Amino acid sequence: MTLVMGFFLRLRLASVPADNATMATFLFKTEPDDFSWDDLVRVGREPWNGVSNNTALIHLRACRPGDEVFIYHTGKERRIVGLARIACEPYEDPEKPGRNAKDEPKFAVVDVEPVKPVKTAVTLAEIKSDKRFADLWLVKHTRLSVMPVPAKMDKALRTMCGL
DNA sequence: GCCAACGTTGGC
DNA sequence: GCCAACGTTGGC
Repeated sequence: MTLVMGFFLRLRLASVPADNATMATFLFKTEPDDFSWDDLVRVGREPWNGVSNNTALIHLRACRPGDEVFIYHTGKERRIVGLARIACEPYEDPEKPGRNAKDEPKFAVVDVEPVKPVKTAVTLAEIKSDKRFADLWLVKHTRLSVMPVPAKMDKALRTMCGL
């Protein structure tokens, strides 16, 4: 019974367009030599694969269609370059099948599509020097590649990016 | 279940 | 290119 209700609830929720109250924002890092913002614009939609860190995977599984994503370039650039959107529910990486202890797909993936480039690239240095972002994973936890961006920081970042 | 050794990420 | 800060692995 619960299963059946859960099924219909999921169906109903899936058919309701995302609204601002429930939308979340994330930040995804990428090494531009590997896969850049320009690559994303070129292909139009891309499965965000290669995430193997467990904390990053937890954040990735929390992504929902319509959620938006700051795209950040690591390496020499170290700056936010664009805004993208989650295009589907997280799903199992077809190239890396397997289940974790919770019987979830071990390696989750979400498809991402570009929304628009930033007007002003916001650098890691700016973010680190701004107290408002002191609790952002990007600042606190250098090596995490997929992270949520709390609403207040989201707003501040969008302003800085000219979005 | 502990922990040393090792591998990786990503800033500097 | 270096290395700090992790996460992972495997011996015990």
